[in-house]
Amino acid sequence: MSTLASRIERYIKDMMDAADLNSVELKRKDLAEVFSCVPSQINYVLETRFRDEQGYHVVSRRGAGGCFQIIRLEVTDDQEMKDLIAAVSGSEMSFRTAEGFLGRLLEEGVINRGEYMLITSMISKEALSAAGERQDQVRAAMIKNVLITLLRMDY
Amino acid sequence: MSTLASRIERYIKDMMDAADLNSVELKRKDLAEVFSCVPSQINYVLETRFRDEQGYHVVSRRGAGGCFQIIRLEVTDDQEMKDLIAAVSGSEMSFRTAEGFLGRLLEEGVINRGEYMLITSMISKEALSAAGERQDQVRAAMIKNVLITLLRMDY
DNA sequence: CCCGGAAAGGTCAAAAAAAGTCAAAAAACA
DNA sequence: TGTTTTTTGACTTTTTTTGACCTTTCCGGG
Repeated sequence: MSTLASRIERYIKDMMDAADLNSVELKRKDLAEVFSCVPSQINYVLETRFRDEQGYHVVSRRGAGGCFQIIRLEVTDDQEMKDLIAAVSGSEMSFRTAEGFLGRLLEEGVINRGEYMLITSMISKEALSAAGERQDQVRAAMIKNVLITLLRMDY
Repeated sequence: MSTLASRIERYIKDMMDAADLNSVELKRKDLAEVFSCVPSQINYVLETRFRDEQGYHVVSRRGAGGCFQIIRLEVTDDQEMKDLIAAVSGSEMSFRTAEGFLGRLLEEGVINRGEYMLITSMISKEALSAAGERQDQVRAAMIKNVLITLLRMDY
């Protein structure tokens, strides 16, 4: 018998495949009820099986009417992209490095000139000065979110 | 099922769109009756979905015959955009406020859906968590920078 | 003219309805 | 047996919903 966590993982992935969708919206409480487990078990599944580096992205809303959405990024088979996201997760990035990276994305046509300018203005030293010595960490987290968003956008 | 608050929001916006008007006049009590909820629920909707930075302005009259009016604001030229930047750029900004403001720029076509998603992802709590206490200051600076860039890009 | 009641809308805080965090306990594994 | 993964539950945070009480305005009678 597989673990509960794996069965929940399978359930969610099957659900997406069946509906031929790259995203599902679920209620944590309902799902916990289906598997008669504590709600926090669901968080464990999300944290261990649906991480960004694994090609999934989760967004959620708390409060009355809250729920969460699991989005399958169009890279589940693109190891290079996964590695890139993993590399930038929880790391640091200077402005120069980030700028160079964005420049490559621009050259490759992943982003256009306007997007390049917007992103650059937001990761500039000026914009992030209030973050003090944690500036490079914030910048890395921002770049990671940009990558995920780009993956979500092009489909 | 979406929340009551969201359904009321949609109802009001649809109403404006349908009539192709930039303002509607409503009675709090009537609206509450339509959705069979307490009247103060309407205030909650106005406070969370129709704030100035979200591009709406609400005026109301109490007393017998009282009612409220929701006016949709629009940015029509460069100067208004500049005024908006001035009005919105404080030294701190919560994610909620920023999101509301960006939603407005999206509704008005100042930015497109992709730009909205990119910017939102970069100012999210997740992206800025490393900034800790100073998160709201960083966000304010980022918003200011991005607005200036949009202006330079001659929207 | 003044007053009091009725007919609005406003405020604020508590309750309810979600989801998130974290660390201890249990189970599986090597 | 020691380590890693999974499971559980107590506590936290966020968002929405509700209700009791407050304020403003209008109108009619004295």
